[in-house]
Amino acid sequence: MPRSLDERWSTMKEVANLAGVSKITVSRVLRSPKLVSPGTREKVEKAINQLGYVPEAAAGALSSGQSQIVAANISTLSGSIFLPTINRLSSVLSQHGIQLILSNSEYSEETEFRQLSALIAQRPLGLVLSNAFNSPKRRSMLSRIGCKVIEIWDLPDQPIDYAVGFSNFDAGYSMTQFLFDQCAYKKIAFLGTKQGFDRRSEMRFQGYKNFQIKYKNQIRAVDLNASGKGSIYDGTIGLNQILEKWPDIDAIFCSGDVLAIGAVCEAKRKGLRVPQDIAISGFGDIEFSNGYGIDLTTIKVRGEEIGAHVASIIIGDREEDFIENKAIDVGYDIVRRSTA
Amino acid sequence: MPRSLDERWSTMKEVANLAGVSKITVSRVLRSPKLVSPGTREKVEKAINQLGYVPEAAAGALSSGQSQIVAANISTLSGSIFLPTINRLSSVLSQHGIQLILSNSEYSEETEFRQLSALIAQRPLGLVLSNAFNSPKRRSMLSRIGCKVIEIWDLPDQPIDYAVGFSNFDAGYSMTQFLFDQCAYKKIAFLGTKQGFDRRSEMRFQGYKNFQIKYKNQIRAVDLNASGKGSIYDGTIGLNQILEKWPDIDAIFCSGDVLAIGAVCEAKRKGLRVPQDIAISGFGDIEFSNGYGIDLTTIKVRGEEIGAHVASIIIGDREEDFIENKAIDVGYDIVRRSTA
DNA sequence: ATAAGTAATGGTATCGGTATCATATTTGTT
DNA sequence: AACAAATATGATACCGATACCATTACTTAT
Repeated sequence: MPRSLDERWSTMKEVANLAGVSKITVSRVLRSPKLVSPGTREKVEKAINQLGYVPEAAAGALSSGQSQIVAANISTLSGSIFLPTINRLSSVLSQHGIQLILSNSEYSEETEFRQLSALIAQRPLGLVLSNAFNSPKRRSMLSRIGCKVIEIWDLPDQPIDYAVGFSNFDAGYSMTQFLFDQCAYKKIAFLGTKQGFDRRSEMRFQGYKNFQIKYKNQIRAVDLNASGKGSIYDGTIGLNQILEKWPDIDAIFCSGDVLAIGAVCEAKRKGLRVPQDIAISGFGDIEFSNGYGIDLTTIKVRGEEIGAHVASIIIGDREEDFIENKAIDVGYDIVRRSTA
Repeated sequence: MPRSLDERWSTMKEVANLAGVSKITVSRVLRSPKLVSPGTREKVEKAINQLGYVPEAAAGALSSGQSQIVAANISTLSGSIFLPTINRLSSVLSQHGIQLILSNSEYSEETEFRQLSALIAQRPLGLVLSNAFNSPKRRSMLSRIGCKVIEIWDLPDQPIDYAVGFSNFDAGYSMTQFLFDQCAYKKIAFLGTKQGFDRRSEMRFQGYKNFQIKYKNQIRAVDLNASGKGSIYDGTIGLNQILEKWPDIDAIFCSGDVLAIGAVCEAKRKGLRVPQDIAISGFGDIEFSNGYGIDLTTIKVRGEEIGAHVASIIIGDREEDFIENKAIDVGYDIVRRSTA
C-alpha cells in the first residue's frame, strides 16, 4: 500500500528487506525476471505489491546511463498535422515502458535551441525532430548528441542519423502528373504559401515546376507571401488572384488542404462548378478534407506509419532495415475525391 | 565543445576542475547564480561553454528528490480538443525549464493505470489528468501520489487535489437557455452520443434536461449509442432520426461540433434552410466550425486558459488563489454564428 | 572423479548531481 | 576596535538504482 503524502516512496532496499533478499535481486525481478528463481520472484513480487513500490526512474537512469525517455521536438502542435505521428509513437513507446517528452518550438529556431539543451539534459534514448531543414549550426549540435536522432516528416539529403518521411518534391510532382495525365487537366496552376519557416510547401512547388517544365507546360503559380498561414481565407484570395491572372486555367494544385478548402468554397460561392469549371486539389488530407460537403482530392500523408517507424528505430527491433540507408521513405497516397 | 559519439558528456566535476572551483560552486552558478561572486561565475560559465556541458537531469532529480518533469495523461490526442491546453501548458513550462511528458490512455482505464505507474516512476512535479471522472480505485491511487494532481477539462465535485475546467452541466444548460431565450427557438432537441468512456456529453445533456424541465418544455433527445464516435456521419443519421420523431422541432443542440456539422450538412442536403427551418448548435468550437461555409453556433471552450492555469499551479506562482477552493472554473463562451 | 559450466544470489562501487553544514572572508554596526 | 551579520566557497554524505565481479550450489562432460 502506498504511503501518505508526507512520507517517501518505498525504495528497492525496503522491498528487498521485506522479501528477505538483496536489492539486486529485486532489480532483477523487475528487469530480467528469467534470472531469478520462481520462488524468489514470487516473494519479491508480493513485497512489491504490499509496499506499492514504484522504482524511481531517475536513479535507474543515473546508474545505467540510460533513461527510458524519448524526446520529440516538433515545430507546431496547433495545426495537428503531426498528431497521428505523435499519437502512434507515444502509444508504441508506452507499451515498452518508454516515456515521450514533447516540446514545441513554435517554428522558432531560438526556442528550439534552448529546448534542445533541456532535452539533452534528459539523456534521452532518441530525439525526434520535425524540422528537417538543418542549418549547419544545428547539424553540428545534433550530430554530437550521442543518442538516436530521427528527423521526421521530410527526407533531408543527408540525414543526421535516421530519417522517416517522404519527399515533398515527389509529392508535388506526382500530384501535378496525376492532374495532368489521369484527370486530363491541361492548364494547372499552383497556389501556395512560401513560409520562411517551413520549406516543405516550396519543395512541393519545385515538384510541380519540374513536371511542368518537363512537359513544356506553362508554370502558373501564385505565392501568398503576405499571410503566410495558409488559412481558409488565403484560399479564397488565392483563387481570385489566379482566375484574374489566368482566366483559362482548369485546375489548381494548392500546397495545403486548408488553402484548397478555402478555394473550393470561394469557387462555389462564385457559381463555378468544381471540378467541371475548375478542379482543385490539396495536400495533407486533414481530418476535414473529407466530409462537410467538401470531399477534397488531395495527398494523404502516412503520419501514423511515420510514428510506427520511429518507434521501431528507437526500440531497435529492426536494425537490419537500416544497414544500407538510414532514411525511410513512407511515401504518400493520392486520394481522388470529387474536387478533381 | 561537445564530445564525439563514443565519449561521455562532461560532468560537473570536469567543469569545476577547468574553472578551478568546486563542484558545488558550478551547481550554484546554474541554480542560484546570485550566491556566486561575479568573477567566479564568469570563470565557471566560460568552462561550461568550453566543454559544452549540459547537466544530467537524472542526477539532479535523484539528489534533490525533485524532477523537472510534469506528466500529462490525456484520454485522447486524436480529436485535438486538448491541443490548445497542452500547447499552452508545454510552452509555459518550457520557459521554466520544465519538461512535459505526454501519455495517452486512448480512453482505456487499464492503459491508464499502467501508464500512471510509469509516470509516477518519474516522480513528476505535477500530474495532469483529463479524465476527471474517477473510480474509487483510481482516486485512492491518485490521492497518494505525493505530487500536485491536476484534473482538467471538467470540474469534479471533489477534486483530488486541484481542478481546472468548466461545468459541462452548466454549458448544456446555458446553450439551451440561449437557444430558448435569446434565439427564441421553442422546440429544442438534444442530439448526443453517450460514450461509456466520456461522460461529459452526458453532463451536457443533463444541463439541457434541467433547463427543459424547469421551463416545462418537452425533452426530445436522441442518443446515438451505436457508433459512439460522434462522427460527421452520426450527425447526418441523428438529424434524420430527430426529424422523424419530432417533425416540428425548430432547433437541435448537438453534444459536439462534429455531430453538429454533420447535421448541418444533412439539413442543407435535404433542402432545409439553417437556421430558418432548423437551427443547429454544437459544442467545442473546433478549428473547422468556423469557415468551410459552416459557420456554426457553438460553445467555445477556453482550452488555452486551462493550460495557463495548470502551468501556474505547477510553477506555484499563485498559491494564494487556491486557499479557499482548489478548483478553477474557466467558464466557456457561447459563440453565435449563423446556424442558430 | 574431476574439471568445466550453468543457475541463482549477493557485496560493493558507482553514476552525477544536491543538501547540509562548516569555514573563511568581507562588510556593517555601535 | 570588536563583534555580529552577511557573503562566498568548500567538504562530505547521500539520493536509489544498476554494473561488475564474486560466490555458492548444482549439473554436465570427459
